[in-house]
Amino acid sequence: MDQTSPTDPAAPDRMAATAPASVEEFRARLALVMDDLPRRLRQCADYIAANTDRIAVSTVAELAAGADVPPSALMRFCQILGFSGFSEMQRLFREAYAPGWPDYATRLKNLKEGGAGSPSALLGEFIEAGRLSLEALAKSADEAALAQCVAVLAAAQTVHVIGLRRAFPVACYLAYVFEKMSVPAMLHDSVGKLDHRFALRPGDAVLAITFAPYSEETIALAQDARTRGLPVVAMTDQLTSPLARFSDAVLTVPEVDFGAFRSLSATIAMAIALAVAVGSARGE
Amino acid sequence: MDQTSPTDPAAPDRMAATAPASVEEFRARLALVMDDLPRRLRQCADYIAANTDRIAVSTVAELAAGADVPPSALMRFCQILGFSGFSEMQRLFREAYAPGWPDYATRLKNLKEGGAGSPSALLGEFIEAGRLSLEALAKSADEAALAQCVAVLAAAQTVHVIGLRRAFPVACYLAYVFEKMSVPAMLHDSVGKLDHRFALRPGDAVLAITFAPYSEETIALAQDARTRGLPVVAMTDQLTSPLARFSDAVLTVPEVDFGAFRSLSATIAMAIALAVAVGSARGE
DNA sequence: GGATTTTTGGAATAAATATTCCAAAAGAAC
DNA sequence: GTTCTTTTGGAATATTTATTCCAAAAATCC
Repeated sequence: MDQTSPTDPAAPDRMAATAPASVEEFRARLALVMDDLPRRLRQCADYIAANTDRIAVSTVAELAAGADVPPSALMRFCQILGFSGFSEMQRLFREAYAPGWPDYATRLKNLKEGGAGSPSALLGEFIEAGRLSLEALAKSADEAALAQCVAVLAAAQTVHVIGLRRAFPVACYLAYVFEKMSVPAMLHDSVGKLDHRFALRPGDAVLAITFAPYSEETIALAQDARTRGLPVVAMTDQLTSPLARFSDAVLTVPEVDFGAFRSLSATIAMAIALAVAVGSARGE
Repeated sequence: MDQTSPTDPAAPDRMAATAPASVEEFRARLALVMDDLPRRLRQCADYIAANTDRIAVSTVAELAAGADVPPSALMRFCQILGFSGFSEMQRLFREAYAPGWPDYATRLKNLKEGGAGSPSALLGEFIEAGRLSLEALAKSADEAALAQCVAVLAAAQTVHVIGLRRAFPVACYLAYVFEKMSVPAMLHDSVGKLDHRFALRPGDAVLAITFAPYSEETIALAQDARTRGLPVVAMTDQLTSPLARFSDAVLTVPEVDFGAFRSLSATIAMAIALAVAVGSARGE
């Protein structure tokens, strides 16, 4: 008896005493437990981590089938996480459940129904394109590549930013954020067709942005920098972009466009994150 | 007996034969039935209409309690809507719920958890800020104001675009889109501190963009145009913005920012929609 | 005001779902 | 290879939840 009491030091203490009270806590505990778990329970953890959102609307049997384990395994998994059982875990997610659609989707539909080609219909489409781009970025972002880009730029003396045509707004914003974060940066804007390639000094780095159809000047500057041994960071649409060949680190940004125009939402989100991260890294 | 057969023409045919197959159909049927329903069923209809989103994660008893009716009443209500019972109705909403978060929110959380201040955490935050901005724009966009802006700009000879500092990326992109759509436009970029205010000719219009803290030059140009009798269209954050005073039409764009930087997603979506709409209107 | 129809509430039942438990399998330790 | 521990799967059970049914209450009609 004494040896099986809850505080028995010999017992595997995988079973937490208290249930997570929020989705954040849930994730924290999941991450904690994740690493040393036997096979079946591991499957549960993986499946649940990837399908957290379905907990609120599924039964034990459904989730177990998805994870390809018997229901009892999933049951044990819930308990390891600290819940008394599946129902308690589900309650957490049912309460947190708040789909975006009650209002947003309806409203978007109304906008789009303003008549094809009407200003509000266009607005609806661009909002949608922006949202999809951001979601795609969230799903596809390569954290390692981002960290590498930050490292390269943080180590540079001066950051040379280049992006023309539709990438120009992004380049501008980058220059703005770099300035605010006190990062020495130069915007290569091609004003007056002046080419400032000799501003590139040893110790500097280039941040080049271009999307198909790739702009020649941007690629030329990147190539030039490369030849002179300066590191180049690229923001582009594909790993196969010509820019990627001259770059030391590549960030690909998915962007959904409607009609002929990019939403730029994802590109800008990535750009600010990059610039702010570089600014902080230098500050230290 | 013969009089109570399922096809009895005298029976109230409130009971639809086939169940709604989508959320839209569901709403349509609800609206249809809504009007002539006895008291308790009416309560069900009202409550369900206002809490559609909770169907997926509630039990009959919970919803019935919310509507303040006995469970059996809610049960009948489901059948009137054409479902075999509550479970069938719930299935519809549980399945429809897939697109909301499919994987995105999970992934976003992971990004943010990369450690406070890490590049990927920042990216997660900016993605979120962008998404919230777009949703807010969808909800708040004023279609009439947008249409009015389009009308004003479509009637202009040349569109003068001005936006500095953080609004500059937006101004650039507008200039780019106008060019692609063959709309005569001039970007006032303040390069060399050159002031091109005399480029404003009768028949032209100004499109000014600025957010708090409002940039002086932008307001000055708008004011100048106004004095000379040219129409001014404003993109800004508040109806109380100083820009609004000199403008004939105002577009307010909600933008959520994270830290010191705006996501610009909503602003850009609005800008492209505006420019494309103006382009089309002129083409006709 | 009585007859007829409709609506209602709740008790009874059916079905689905969660949860436990234990014998068997797998794995680790010796 | 044997023993001991951990993990597993599924059958048995408990619990919750949905659904039906019918008598009582309202409402409607004559």
